[in-house]
Formats: sequence, C-alpha cells, structure tokens
Amino acid sequence: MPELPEVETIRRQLRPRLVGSTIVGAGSHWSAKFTPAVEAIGDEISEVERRGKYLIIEMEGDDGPHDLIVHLGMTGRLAAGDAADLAHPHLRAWWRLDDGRILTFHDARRFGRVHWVHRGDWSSIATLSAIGPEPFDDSFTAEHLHRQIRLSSRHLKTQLLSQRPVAGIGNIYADEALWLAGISPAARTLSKPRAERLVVAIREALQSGLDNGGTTLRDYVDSEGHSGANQHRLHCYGRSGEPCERCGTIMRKRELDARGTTWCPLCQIR
DNA sequence: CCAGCAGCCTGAAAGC
DNA sequence: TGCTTTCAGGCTGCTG
Repeated sequence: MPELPEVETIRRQLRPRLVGSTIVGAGSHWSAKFTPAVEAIGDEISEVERRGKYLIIEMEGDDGPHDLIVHLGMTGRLAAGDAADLAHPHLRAWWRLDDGRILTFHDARRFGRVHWVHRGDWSSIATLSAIGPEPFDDSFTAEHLHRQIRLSSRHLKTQLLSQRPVAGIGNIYADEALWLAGISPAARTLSKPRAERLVVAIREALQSGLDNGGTTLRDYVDSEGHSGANQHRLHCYGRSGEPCERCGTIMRKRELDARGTTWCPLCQIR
C-alpha cells in the first residue's frame, strides 16, 4: 500500500543513487505487467520524479527521451543493491547499472507494474493520464476540490481514491484525511467550507506520512529496507472498535465500494 | 460517458 | 496440529 508519502520517501532515496547511471542489462517476470522493464537497456537515468503514486524514472537514449514508470501496487519494493537481491522469489524486474549495482523491483502480489513510454506521453496509462494535481501544489485548492467532487456522484472517499481530484491518496491516507476533516467517507457532495477543511486535512495526513518515513502496516519498506513509523501516529485507519481520539465514540469499520473504511460515526456524521 | 464491480495476486492471520 | 477461509486493496477493463 505505498501511497504518496511512501513513494516520495523511496524517490528521495533513489534519486541521488541513480541519476547519471546507465542501464547495461535488465530482465523481468514473464507477465506483461513487468516486461517493459527491458526496454530501458542502453539508456542513461537523468532524473527520478514522482506523480501521485507513480515513480517516473527519466531516461535518455539513442531513440530519444523516455519515461520508465514504476507503480508499486500493494507490495512493491525497490532497492539499489547487488546481485544477491536477484535470488529473491518475488523478484519481478531488475536493471543492472554500469557500476555493477542492480536496481531490483520485488512485488509479492504482482499488483505493481512497469511501463515504458515516450517522455511525458502517459496516454496509455489511464489513471496517470487523468491524474489530479499534486496535493502540495498551489493548484490544489478548495475551489478545485469542490468543483471536481461535483463532477461525480460517487462516494467522496471513492472519488479521492480515483486519483482524479488529487494525486497520491490511497486507503490509509483517505481514511486519515476524512477523519481529520470531520467528513463522512460516504458523503456524495462537498460544500465549500468542507472542501477548505479537506484540503488542509489531506495535506496534514500526507505530511505526517512524509515526516515519519511512511506507514508500515504489513509490507512497506523503503529502498533501504527500513520500515516507516507513521503507523504509530494514525488517528483513524486500523482503529475500529477503539474510542475516537476527538470525541470518545467507538470507531466503526465497514466496506464502502469494496474498500475497508474506518470512521467515527459521531465526528464524521453524514 | 459513467457507476459499479469482477478479476488480478499471494502471504499472513484467523477459523475450524 | 494442519487444513481451509478470510483479508489486505490499487488499478484495469468490462457491463449495463
């Protein structure tokens, strides 16, 4: 469940280690989700960016600039290590660098993906091509959020998870942000004042994740194999049956559009 | 075009 | 103890 804070943590670690390196070899699992990895052979890494939960490795080669795009899915891990990492049974893709190091992509559940596209041409990746603004960008405003939510009749939380109103939110930070804002995940509309609160809350929830190196509930580790610490600071996700930190009401959990959803039935009344 | 949902995946934990 | 069931859920692509 790497969401924006987890992917950004990995990006910050990998960028200085990868920029300037050339890919001299690569391989992948047989699934078409991972085979585009080998297209990067021969190219040099010029930048490591991120858009929402997508890691975007910018590549320069004889056939022009490309993006090597990695989505970690639920259980994806990236690491810049040595050949020992190739032995792992969950290895899905690997890239050998010109100094002998190997960038590996492990993913037990194979919900992750690798894409190879011309620089900036994300049209073949539906979610990425329609993705909303970065949450810390000035363009992510209450007016924007209010307008976006009005475009769909789906539950508010489901819209946040779609990546369209704003980029990078997954199940954990969606529950956290809605609790912080005091808004029901099952709402279908969003007033202007609530949109104001939700923008602040989304930034607060994600910033906590960034400040604490990500949230590790089961699988997440950063590119150096370290767990995050934000799981100790969650107010909502995973706290069903426990008292709400704000009002003491017992937190509840239910399925909302096939996603486990925790909320406070009093502070987040519909 | 949109809402809703099956399907993809496997390891850990719970249930029997 | 050991087998079976449940659960975790981001994204794609299909259906009505």
